[in-house]
Amino acid sequence: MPTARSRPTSRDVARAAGVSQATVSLVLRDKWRGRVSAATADSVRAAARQLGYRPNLAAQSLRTGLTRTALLVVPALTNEFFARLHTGAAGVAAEHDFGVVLYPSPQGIGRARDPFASARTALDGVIASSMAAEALGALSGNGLPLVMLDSDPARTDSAAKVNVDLADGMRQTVAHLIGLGHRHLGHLAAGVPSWTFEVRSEALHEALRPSPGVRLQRAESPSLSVQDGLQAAWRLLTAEPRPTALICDDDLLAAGACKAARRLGLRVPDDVSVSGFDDLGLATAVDPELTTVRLPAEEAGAAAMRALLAVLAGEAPATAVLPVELVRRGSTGPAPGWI
Amino acid sequence: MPTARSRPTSRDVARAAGVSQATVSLVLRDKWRGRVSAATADSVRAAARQLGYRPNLAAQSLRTGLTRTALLVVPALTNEFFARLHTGAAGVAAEHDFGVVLYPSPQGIGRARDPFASARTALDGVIASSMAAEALGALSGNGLPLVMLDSDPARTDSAAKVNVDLADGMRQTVAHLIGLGHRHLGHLAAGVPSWTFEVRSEALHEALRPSPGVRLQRAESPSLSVQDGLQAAWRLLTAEPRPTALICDDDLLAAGACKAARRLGLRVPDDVSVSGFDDLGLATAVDPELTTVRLPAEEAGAAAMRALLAVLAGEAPATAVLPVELVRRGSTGPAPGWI
DNA sequence: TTGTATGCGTTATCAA
DNA sequence: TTGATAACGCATACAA
Repeated sequence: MPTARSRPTSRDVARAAGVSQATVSLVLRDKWRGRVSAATADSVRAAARQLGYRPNLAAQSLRTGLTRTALLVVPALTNEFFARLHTGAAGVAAEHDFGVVLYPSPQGIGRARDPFASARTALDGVIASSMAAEALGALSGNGLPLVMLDSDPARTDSAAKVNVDLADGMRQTVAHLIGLGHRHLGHLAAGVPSWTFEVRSEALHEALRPSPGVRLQRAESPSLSVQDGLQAAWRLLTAEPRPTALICDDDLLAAGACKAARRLGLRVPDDVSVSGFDDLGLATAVDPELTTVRLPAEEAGAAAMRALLAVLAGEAPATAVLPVELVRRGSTGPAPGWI
Repeated sequence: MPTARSRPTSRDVARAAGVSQATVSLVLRDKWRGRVSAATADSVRAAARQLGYRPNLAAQSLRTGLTRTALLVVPALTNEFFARLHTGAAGVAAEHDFGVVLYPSPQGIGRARDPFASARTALDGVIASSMAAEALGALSGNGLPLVMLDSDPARTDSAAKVNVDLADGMRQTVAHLIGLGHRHLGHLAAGVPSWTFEVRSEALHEALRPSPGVRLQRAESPSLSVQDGLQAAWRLLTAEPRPTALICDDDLLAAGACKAARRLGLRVPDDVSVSGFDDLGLATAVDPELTTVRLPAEEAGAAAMRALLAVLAGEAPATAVLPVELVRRGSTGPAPGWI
């Protein structure tokens, strides 16, 4: 009786079932229709289960050239939005026996590594957020199937695209605020060079076009952080005349805006309304809770993974746009003096 | 001139350098001391760089039985603490050409795969948070090197352990509050069955022992969420007599406590002080900012990865305890009536 | 100091 | 309907 058995191989299964190794492979990969008798197939499966057989992934991958692994390129997982993106992508991946590996953000200390040099696993494809700008260079021309998240739909490359309808989110926000009587808006914009923020600005101007009486001011936050948001909001709120509502590109910025308002002795939403984008956990952690455009992060991640699987299956790259929804909460209210 | 070259193999490098494939392997794996001349080594490296050679990981792994991949088992990446844990672990891993793959959270949508189904061939080791309780069963007895994060140091298994000094964090919190004149504390505890929360309770009682005059009440939040924290805090704050300070097991709970206070018409910190654990981004996003025990999440992840590498290198499993620090911010202040 | 040969576990092409 | 057998790309014992 053997004591320290090593992991059973397909040969062990073959031996146990009294068949050849090739038959085992056929049966277990479910490609035995009309090639192997149902009886032998059953006995192979029984033997495999009996022995607790698991295929060796390295061997499988070496032989097929496929890894069932996708790379997800995002700026930082500590931003909840990207963590949720990952959750969605990993969920769909798991359903298809795929794995998701993350490109470690280079914005931390240390030089940026080439994601393909050090990616631990060989990859079958890449899902990249447009916000991970610094990695996009390495991405181009490496021949891997690519799905872009939140990138300019006008880009005419061969990548599949998954977007969220940011323009509609901005429209909903503007309609909400104008309906509350606001006629002087501040745009707290993220000064991050990425399409996802450019489109917010464009959509805001577009949404304001039918309302020429509405005034718009703008301030940029150099990063997506509460602290920088606070400072940019401060500039907006100390300008004369002061906006009665601040539209922020992101919930973190909105949280910073609320802090700025309070430090200036302004009440939210009585003196100034604040809206955000994302609907992170943060949005309901602060007081008052944030009115914000809920972006379907998990769904976007899931859609991106599905798009990648489709491309891998030979389908033509497509572009999907996911709907968004304005969530009205306590941080927005009627404009001061509005009946 | 070849057009669609496939990825160069070590044989291509050998051919280009005019040596055998074995020599390439020796040189590139840096095991050529006294086996290959410096000149040939150089020419091999030059050829490899020239061709852009990258070793095929599947082949490497198949041959060596090693994967240079660690599994990180955490409850959810959408909790910033675990996202930071991952960041720290992935950073150290990358320095050692290791990868980190995440255990797909079973609480998400879609069925969770058994991460250990092919683990024996896909993984070299496991890093597991004690909070990922549901996965611990599968972990035991699978023979993989294991590093436990935030687990009972008294557990006498063969796992290496990395802990943060939660007991000291609790001591610092209690000292801070007692120094501010608080004599009636509320403990907003996480009702999550995990050592990391049990030790908070124990340490709190321990820290209070030298101060028999201090009264302690307790409420449990069924989950780590702002909403549940709010409800548990509500119970604490509507009890008679009412605690003047709430010690929360976590920043999310603390944020909920602040909301509860405000809804009850209580000011933070004038009427009630609130402290948390973790020092998430949330802590400085809310107003007032949270006094909280900063847990070195990245460092813990990094330490865990280092511990795993040490075990893999044959060292005996050790236990590390990382120091923590109370960060005093606006959510705590003198007890009402304290001079 | 360098080259040859072998096998890791799998899938896929054949021949039986 | 099944079974030999040949790669996949690499690392290493051994021969030269």
